[in-house]
Amino acid sequence: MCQNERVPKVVDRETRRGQVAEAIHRIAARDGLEGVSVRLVAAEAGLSVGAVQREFASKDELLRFALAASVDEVFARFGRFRIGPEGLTFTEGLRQVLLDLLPTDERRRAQARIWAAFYARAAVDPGFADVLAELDVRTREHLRRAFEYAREQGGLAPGHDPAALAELLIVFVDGLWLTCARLPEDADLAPQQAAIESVVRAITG
Amino acid sequence: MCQNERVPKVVDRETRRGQVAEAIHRIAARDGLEGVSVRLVAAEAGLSVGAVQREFASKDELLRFALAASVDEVFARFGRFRIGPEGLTFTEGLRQVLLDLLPTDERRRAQARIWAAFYARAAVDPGFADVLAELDVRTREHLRRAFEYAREQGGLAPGHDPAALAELLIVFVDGLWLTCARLPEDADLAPQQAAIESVVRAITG
DNA sequence: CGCGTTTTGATACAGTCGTATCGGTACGAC
DNA sequence: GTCGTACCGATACGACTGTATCAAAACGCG
Repeated sequence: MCQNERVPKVVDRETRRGQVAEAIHRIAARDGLEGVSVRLVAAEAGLSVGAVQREFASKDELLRFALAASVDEVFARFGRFRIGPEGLTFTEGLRQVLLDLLPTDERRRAQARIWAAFYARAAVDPGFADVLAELDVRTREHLRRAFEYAREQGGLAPGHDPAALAELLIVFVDGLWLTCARLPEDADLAPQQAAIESVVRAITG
Repeated sequence: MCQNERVPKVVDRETRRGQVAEAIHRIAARDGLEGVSVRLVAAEAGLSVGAVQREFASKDELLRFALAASVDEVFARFGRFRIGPEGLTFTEGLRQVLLDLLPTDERRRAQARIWAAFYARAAVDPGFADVLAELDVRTREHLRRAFEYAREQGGLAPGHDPAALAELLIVFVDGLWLTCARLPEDADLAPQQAAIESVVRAITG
């Protein structure tokens, strides 16, 4: 009777994993990845320690799942802005994506903090670095298409290598995102907005 | 006999604090800030736990001292490149400072990892964020002078607000530095070099 | 209903953490 | 020399950590 896995249970598992990832994100946004313990995650998710243990074999797997969830969320956020003939112009899409990164509400601020924590972890743990490296690959692929479109439309700064501009953008986004993570809640975002305007102009010419 | 503090002892303290900071940096570069424990720091510095405790009242003070030491080191590194009439041109100085950030040796790689760890900590601990915010202030002041010099020499991109360009540069440096922290040891740095060339051209016009 | 299988949450375990304590030791003053 | 003080390193403490174990409950199925 066990040769086919019970479907409803699988759904439960999936949703539960999501709950756990949410809990990790809440804790990490509050106390950093250092503050994430199995007991705390279980309590935050309203589960017992055992339940969390059954879902994830180790804490490492736990955190890796949370990182993957975060990556997907950020990628989905970027994907909301559609650049192309039937969507935004390249310049406007670029500007909106970058402005959307700014920590204008608590949700964004929390996400930036989580991101900073995972970045630090990736610096000393290849398993996490790989996840981010794969994100880089995906991002480059998307950017390549967007920049190709921009070039066709003549919306790219003349005399610049498009690939190099794309790399500039990737680095800039990382910096913007991580800078925002450490800004106080009531910080004036004007400098960052000015930097965004500058980078948009530098890329679109 | 104790109304004047004993001078030689003070010197010892200073050097010992330096040893401890070095030890923290080594551990943080290897395992991240999460791997830093008082016992490990003491062992790495060749001291007893008590000795470290006498030097630093708490672990927080310990880490804060290490961060301050790291900030000073990075600032000193930037200061090595002198831009001005009797030094480098703005363009060349800018390029060299940025290229110098790339993780071309183990020391630089370690520093980038430490920096990533402190960034993450600053995202959830205002005490650390303040140290970095003060660094921002100092950096802006230096950049203001350098950009002023560049403007006088006509070496700044026309039509751009110098202050906005400076903010762009700050964000870019953060991103470059932190991106490098998670690159594998044998990573090809060509994309980052290309991004640097692009940003130099974008700023200097 | 009753049985077999899973799932559950509590608890145990061994270890590490930051910090406090404390007897021994070295050293300067007289 | 002897005293007093400041420093030293070891060790103790309680609170955590991640993980393993296990009786009890819940559930599906004949």
